[in-house]
Amino acid sequence: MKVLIIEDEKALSESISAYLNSEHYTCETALDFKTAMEKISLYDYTCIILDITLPGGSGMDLLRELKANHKADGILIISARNSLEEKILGLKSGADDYLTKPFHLSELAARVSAIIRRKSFDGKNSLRFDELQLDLLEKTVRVHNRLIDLTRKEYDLLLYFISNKNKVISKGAIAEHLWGDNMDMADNYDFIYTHIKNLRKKLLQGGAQDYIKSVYGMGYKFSDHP
Amino acid sequence: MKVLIIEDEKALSESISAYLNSEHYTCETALDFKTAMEKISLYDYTCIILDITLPGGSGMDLLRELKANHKADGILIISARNSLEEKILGLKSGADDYLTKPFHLSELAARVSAIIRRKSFDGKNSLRFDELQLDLLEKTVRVHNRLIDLTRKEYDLLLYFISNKNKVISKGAIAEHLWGDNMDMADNYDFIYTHIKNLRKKLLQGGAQDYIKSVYGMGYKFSDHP
DNA sequence: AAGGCTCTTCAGGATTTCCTCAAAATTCAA
DNA sequence: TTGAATTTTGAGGAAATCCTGAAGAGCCTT
Repeated sequence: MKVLIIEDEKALSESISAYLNSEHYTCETALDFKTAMEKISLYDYTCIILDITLPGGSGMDLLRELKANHKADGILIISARNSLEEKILGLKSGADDYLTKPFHLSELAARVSAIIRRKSFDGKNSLRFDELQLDLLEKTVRVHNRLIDLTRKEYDLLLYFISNKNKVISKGAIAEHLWGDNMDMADNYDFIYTHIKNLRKKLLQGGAQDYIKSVYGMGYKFSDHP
Repeated sequence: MKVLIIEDEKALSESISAYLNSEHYTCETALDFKTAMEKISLYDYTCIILDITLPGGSGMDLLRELKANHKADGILIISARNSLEEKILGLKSGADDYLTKPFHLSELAARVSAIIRRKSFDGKNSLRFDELQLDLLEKTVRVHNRLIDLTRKEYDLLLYFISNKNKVISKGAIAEHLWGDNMDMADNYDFIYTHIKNLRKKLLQGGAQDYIKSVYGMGYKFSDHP
C-alpha cells in the first residue's frame, strides 16, 4: 500500500515516513510542489498526506489537481494550527480527513488507516476470501483462524491479488504495484517468480488451497474455482 | 488486439510497448509522422495511442486524418503537460480519451482497455456469441458455463473471430492481427492452420458447435447459421 | 560484529505453447 | 474425372515461459 507524503519540513517528513514504514506502508516523499505534482501524475497512491501550508501556498493547487484527475486516492490534509481556518474548512470538503500540527504519529497513522479502509475496503478492516482472512489492521493473514507468517512483499502481493480476484494480472502490473517505478525490470521477472513461489508455499503449508493460478503468457489469476 | 503507438521518444515508446505487451496486446510503433500515416492507411488497429506533441506538430493532422477516414479505431491522446490547453481541449472531442505526461503505465493500460471495451464491446467486459461466453478480464472462455482452457494464441484468435462474426476473414488479416508486422510469413500459413485446428478441437470437445467455417481460397468465417 | 530476516539474483530444469514439416484429405475448376 | 490448389491433421522439435532451490546482498537488531 503506497503512501505519498507531501511535506517540506524534511525532519517531519522523515519521521512520518519512518513511522508509516514501520506500520507496513510503502512511503514516498515529496519535499516540494514540483516533485509532488510529478509523482501524483506518475503513480497511484492509496493515500496522500498533504501539508496544505506548503511554501508558496500551492498545496491547494495540488488538491485541485487531484480532484481534477479524479484519482481515487485518499487524501489526508495536515496544516499548522494558525493557518486560516476558513480556507481550510473549504479545502476540507475535498479531502478525506484533516489534522492540525502538531500531532502524534500514532494518530496520523490511525487516520491514514481509516481513510484507506473507508476508500478501498468499504469501511471494513478485514478481507475474507474463501478460507483466507486478511486483517488490515493487524496486517495478518489467517487460514481457518491459524496465523500465517508472511513477509511484507508476500503480504502486499496477496493483498493485491485479493483485491483483483478473478482477474488476470500481468507481471508488469504486479511489478509496478509492488515496486513502484524505481525498478527497471525490462525483461526480468525473476523476483516475482520467487515471491509467488514463497507465497504459494506458505499458503499451502498453512492449509489453504493454491489460489494463485498461473496463466501462461499472461500473468496470474487469483481465484477459487478450478 | 492491435495497438499502434505513435510517439517519437523512443524510450517511452518502447516501455509502453513492453508494458502493453505484457498485458497481452500486439503492439506496433511509429516514431515519426510519415510512418504513422503509412501504418494507419495500411492496417486496422483496435486502439491508437497518439502523442499529440510530435515534433512538427503534425499529431493533429494525424487525428484529422483518422477522423476523415472514419476509422473505428479508439484513440488515446497523450501530451506534455504544458502544451496548449485549449487546442487540446478541442482535440479532446475527437479522441476517446486523453492523458498528460508523465503518466503511470498501468493507468495508460487501464485507459486503453477502457477505450477498447467501450468501442468494441459496448462497455461490457464479457462477450457472448451463442453458446460461447468470453470474459475479457478473466481472459476465459466458457461453453454453457463450462470453462475451456485456451492458449494465448487460441484466445486471441477466438476473440478476433467473434469481433468479426459473419465476415469472411483472410488469413493475411489474421496473421496481421495476431502477429503484427514483425512477422514475415511470405506465403506460409501453416501456423494459422495449426492454431485453427487446435481451437476447433477444443471448442468441439467443450461441447460447442464448429463455428469456424472455412471459405475455400478466401479465409474463414465465424458464424452460427449453417 | 554477528545473526537473522527479507529481498534479489542466478542457474537448472520442468512445463507449456508455438512453429515446422510432410502426408492425407478436401475443394474447386477444367 | 482428374489434377492442382488449398486445407486439415498429427507428430516432433524449437522456443518461450515458468518453477525451484540455493546462494548472495542488504538491512535491522542485538
